Amino acid sequence: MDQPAPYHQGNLREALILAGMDLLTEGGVAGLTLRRAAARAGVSHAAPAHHFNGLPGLLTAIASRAFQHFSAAMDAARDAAGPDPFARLNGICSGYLNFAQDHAGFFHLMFVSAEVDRADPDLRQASSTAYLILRGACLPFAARGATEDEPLEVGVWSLVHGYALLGFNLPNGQNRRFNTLPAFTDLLARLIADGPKP
Amino acid sequence: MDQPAPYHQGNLREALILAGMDLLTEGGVAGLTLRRAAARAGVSHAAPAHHFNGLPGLLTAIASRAFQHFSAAMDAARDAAGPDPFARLNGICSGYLNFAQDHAGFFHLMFVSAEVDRADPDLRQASSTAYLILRGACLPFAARGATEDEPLEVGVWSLVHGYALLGFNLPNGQNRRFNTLPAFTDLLARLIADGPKP
DNA sequence: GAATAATGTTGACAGTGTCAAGATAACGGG
DNA sequence: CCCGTTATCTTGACACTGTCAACATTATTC
Repeated sequence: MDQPAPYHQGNLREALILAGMDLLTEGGVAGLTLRRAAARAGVSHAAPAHHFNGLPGLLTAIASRAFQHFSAAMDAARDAAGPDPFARLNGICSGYLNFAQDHAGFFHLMFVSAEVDRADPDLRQASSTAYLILRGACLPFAARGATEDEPLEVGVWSLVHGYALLGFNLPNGQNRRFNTLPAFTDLLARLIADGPKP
Repeated sequence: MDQPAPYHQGNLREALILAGMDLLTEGGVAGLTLRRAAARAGVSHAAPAHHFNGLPGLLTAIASRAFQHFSAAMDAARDAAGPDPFARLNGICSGYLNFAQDHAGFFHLMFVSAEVDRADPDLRQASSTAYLILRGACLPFAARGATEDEPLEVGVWSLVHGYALLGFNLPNGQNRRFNTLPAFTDLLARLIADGPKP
């Protein structure tokens, strides 16, 4: 006979995270709700409180997961770009921009939402990993670009981050398409300017 | 005798916008609520519906107002920077960064919030004005920086926008202070690279 | 001055996050 | 094996939100 289906979830925390990610993908940030995630996981509305510190806790957990996907996307784009240092950095940026475009909900949680706990250790670990990927690709150019207190990677990060966000809410109201990756590459080349250090 | 105090507000729409801006400044985006703005304007909770298209309408109106302040701040910073084209562009960027730091709530409404109606004519007018200010300061450098389909101003805008946002939510979790304006200037100089066209 | 429009109020509704109290399941020590 | 303890989940409530409909009041216009 079947074992009686367990009254409790096997791993409700995980189920809630996955349900929340689905909701986020389907309905954007507004579509992700503690009660809806609970319902989708087949559980009552107050169950999540035992696994997360309220809504911010769930959002933070999802943001950590999103950062892991983000890192994986940048890694893959870099590795597909071949050996040239600039091509690798540009590949990472294209992974960045594509992720921002294709997973706007995740991106919002990762970088924008004020409801995620930026001090959470898991989140810091995940975001730090992503940061190091970009930093690593900047290293070949660091000698020429570094200021005393503001390394080049901050400039690259700012450029790609701003470019991604303005893609969503362009101040003149016309969201542009992201067929402009070559154009971004030009901007990146201007910022890097001097090429890899000899 | 006094005229009897009007039962209706003299200009409730304006009063609601000002109350909303106060709430936004005091309590951030989470502190701004239709009902609270109505209460602060001394009016019942459903009154705003006659002046705005719901909460998005109020947020959109506030975003327009915020863009006007934003433009004024950039104008002032540019005019205080003297005649040199790079100094003027850099002044605008410093106005941009200072505004983002000092008015995070406005900035969020202007560029981030999904509840703002980006198609609103007033908002488009106000944001377009701001855009033209930055564009104008980029013009002296445009000949060298322009790509066919991606003008230099988009690069400058991306850089300063990303730099501003990463100042709030740095991916490694440590929000840096904005005493780094000189460092940003270095980045901007790298992007401009060739100097004003001869 | 009376009809009409603009402006506000009241009350209700569904939805949200959160909390307290109790029910149920799993686990561990005797 | 059984009982107490703990973790997990449910139920019910609360305050708060945006929005709507019905009604009251004021201003405007003919």
